[in-house]
Formats: sequence, structure tokens, C-alpha cells
Amino acid sequence: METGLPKFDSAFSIDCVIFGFDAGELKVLLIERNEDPFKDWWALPGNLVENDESIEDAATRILYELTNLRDMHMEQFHTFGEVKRHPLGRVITVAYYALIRILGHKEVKPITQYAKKTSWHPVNTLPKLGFDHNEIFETSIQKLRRRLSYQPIAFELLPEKFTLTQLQLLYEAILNKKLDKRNFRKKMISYGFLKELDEKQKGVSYRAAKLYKFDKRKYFKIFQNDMNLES
Amino acid sequence: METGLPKFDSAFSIDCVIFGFDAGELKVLLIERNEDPFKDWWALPGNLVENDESIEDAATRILYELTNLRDMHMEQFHTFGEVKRHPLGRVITVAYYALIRILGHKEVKPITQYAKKTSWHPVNTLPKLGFDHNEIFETSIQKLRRRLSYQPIAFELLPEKFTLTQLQLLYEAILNKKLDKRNFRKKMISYGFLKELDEKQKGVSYRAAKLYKFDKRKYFKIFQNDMNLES
DNA sequence: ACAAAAGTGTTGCACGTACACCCATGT
DNA sequence: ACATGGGTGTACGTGCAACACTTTTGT
Repeated sequence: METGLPKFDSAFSIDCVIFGFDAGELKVLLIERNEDPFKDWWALPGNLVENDESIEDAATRILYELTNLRDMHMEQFHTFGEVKRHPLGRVITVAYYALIRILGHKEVKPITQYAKKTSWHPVNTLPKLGFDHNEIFETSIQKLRRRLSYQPIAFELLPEKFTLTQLQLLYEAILNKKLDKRNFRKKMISYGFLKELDEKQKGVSYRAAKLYKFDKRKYFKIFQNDMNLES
Repeated sequence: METGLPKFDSAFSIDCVIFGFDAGELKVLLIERNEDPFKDWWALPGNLVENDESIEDAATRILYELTNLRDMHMEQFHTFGEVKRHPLGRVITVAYYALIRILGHKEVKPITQYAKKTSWHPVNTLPKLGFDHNEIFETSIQKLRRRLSYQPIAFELLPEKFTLTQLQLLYEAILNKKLDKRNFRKKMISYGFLKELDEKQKGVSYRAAKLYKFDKRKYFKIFQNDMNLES
């Protein structure tokens, strides 16, 4: 394509903060890099944006190459553009976060070669990451917390059927504080978008809890007006 | 700089949504473009990011070139990356908004040549803009609304000394709805970060209102803890 | 029977909302 | 005196926070 624009020794990339929830802990999917710079370091999965794909498409592609998953909830949250953030040249990166149901994806095998392997890391004990990825991660979790208060994103991280205790543990993990059990349940149920199932937990050695699922239809019916104000 | 990275026929730019408040209306500073593409169209001020400046610096520079102002409150809010958003080539743009006190800047003369002139437009009757700038604007005002609810950004748009009615009109303009006078005043004063001055409005043909100013110190003292959670 | 987690209500307080009239000032 | 916006208080309802015990189930 003839651009008529000056050429730059520069590129854009996407970095993804992929959140999952497992064993009561909030986790992030990291890769061990197989390429310089930062070969052998842990880092957020990311890659350059191709010239003929939108950044949304690039984010989707990169997530797919890493996790073999499509149609995830992804959301752009910030763009990082310090001149020296990439040691080999000018790379501006658009950061996205994604929420996935970790169950059934405990072992994530990358399709591409740029990652040696991947691994779920608890968010509270992340290693030192390549590039400015620790900073990107910190920003992501702040945005995630804020978004949790006005969007039903928690359900993207849970199995389709879940107990109220699981939901509460997830909220506690994201917000990093304890919540009151009775108040939490009252509030969640009062929203009216949880559907109580005729089913119970199985395989636990104590009283089995009722299962619920998130009812998207009801949610949109209830919050229709508010949603128009959201981005 | 030798990058070791592939070269792209592509570039990044910054676009700025510059908000001001005047005569009870929320306004945006637009330029009339002096260059192709979209020569003679109205558009948001924006320009390419140089290779040796961070995107923050670029945003500051572009605002300066346009308004001759520095040290404004600027905040990145979204990055737009559709492949065809710029007719001459691939340009990903990082959008910022800025808040300025319109008073004393009613006539803004651009320093650069890429704008023929600038003009403040009421946000409710924007013309059709070049590129995807109408979409960028819509996103900006949604973010602005949300931010208004948890950050003291309104004061950036008002003169240093203002009346409670002016403050209320500004909130109404941003939120696009009427607020109750008594409740608004009660709430604002209860926050404790407004300093009541020993001064009154002048030059009005009715009862002069008390002037207030925003006390940043008190604000940070009060909201210290919350602020640590914000981005 | 015991261990483990499920499940359940009430009360006080803070906050938001609805609402209408008199006051001070300049012309 | 009149027009214009400035300034003020109360009552009600909603939502949030604090708080502890009984129930169910599997081993």
C-alpha cells in the first residue's frame, strides 16, 4: 500500500493479560519467551500487529495462537508508549485483558513458537517480567477491579454453573478483600440476573451447594438503560 | 536507530478531545484542517507521534501546538486501530482528552499550519468530522462521564473561583441531565474539599453568589486511600 | 459423631431523593 | 417594585454494614 505518509522504524504490538480463576485464586497466563529480547523470561503474551488487521483482530488472533480459544471476552484497557519500553526499537503496545474459564485449560499449549511454554501464575506472586509487563499487569488489575463494580464480568471467569461461594471467592480474589457472606448473597440475588438451578454440587464431602447460572437475558433486560451510558 | 524489527508502512498518531465549558455549555475544540485528507473538514486536533517521543509527550506537544497551553490535565482513554480508519495508510491513533479553562482561550490560534483555524463547538451539535473522529468523540464523552463520578475533574474546566451554580451547570452539561439544587449543594459541601471564599461574584444584576475554590490538598487528604486504587 | 461448608434475618446507619419558599441584589 | 437567581431544611425510603447460629451432607 502506498501511504503518502512518512515511514517510521516503529511498530505496534498487542499484549494480553489473560485472567483465570482456579482453586480460589486469581491467576494470569504467562509465557516463557523463546525469542530475544528477554529470551527465557516470563512475559505477557503479545505480538506485533499485522499491517492488514485491526487491533481488535490482532488481539483475538494472538489470544488464539496462545490458547487455541476464540470468542473470549476481551477488552482494551491502555496503550503504553514510552520510547524505550522495547529494547530493540520503538514499539507502542495496546494492552488488552481477557477473561477465560480456566477449567479445561489448565495446560495451555501455545500454537506459535515464540513461547516455550505457558503457565498460570497467581496474581499476588508474579515473577519479574520482561519489558514493562509488570506495569502493564498492574494497570490491568486496577481496571479489572473498577469494571467489576459495574459490569458482570465475573461470570466469564467461572464455569457455566457455579455456587454462590465460588462467586464470592472470585470477587474477593479480584478485589483483594474479604466480603460478608450474607450481604454478598443478598445483594447478588437481589440483582435478579442469577438463575437458580435444580441442581447441586457433586463430589464434595460436605453439604452440597445449589448451583446457579448467569442469565444474560435478564441482565440486559434489567440494565438496558444503564448500558446505553456505558462504553 | 537499528531496530531489528520488520518495517511497516504505518504510523501512530494522537488525537485530542479538548473539553471546555462556557456559557453553561460543554464544548470541544475542533480544527478546520488545512491538509489532505479531509482538507477543509472539521476534525479533532491530532498529529503523528515522532519516533523519539513517548505518546504522553506527543499528546502534550500536540496540545501545545494547538492551544499554546502546557500542563493541562490530559488522560488517555482509548486507542483506535481499524485498518481503514485513515484513507492514506495504516495509522493507529491513541486518543486523549484534555480539560481546559476556556476563559481567556476563547480564541485559540494554532501555532502549526495543519489547522486553518480552531473553534469551540457545543458537544450536542457537532458537525460531521473527518476520519473516525465522531466515534472518538463519543467514546471520550462516555469516559468523561464515568470519570466525573469518581475523580474531581470538573474543577479543571472552571475558573479558579466559581459559584456552586456554575459547578452544578457543569455537572449537568457533562451528565446531560438536570440535578436538584439543594441536594447537589449539600453533597458537594459534604465532601469537604470546597473552600468557601470571602468573596462574591461581581457584575451580575441579581444577588451575588459566594465564590468557592477547589482545595486540592484537602481532596488528597480525604481520598488518599481511594486514590491508591485508581489508575 | 464429627468435620466442613451451606444457608439464613434483623437492626442501625448513611446516603440519596423529593420537594417549595424566602432572601439579597441590581436596575 | 420587580426580576433574577441565591440560598436553605425536612421527611422518607433505599441500600449497605455488622453480626452468629442452625442445617445438611459425607466420611
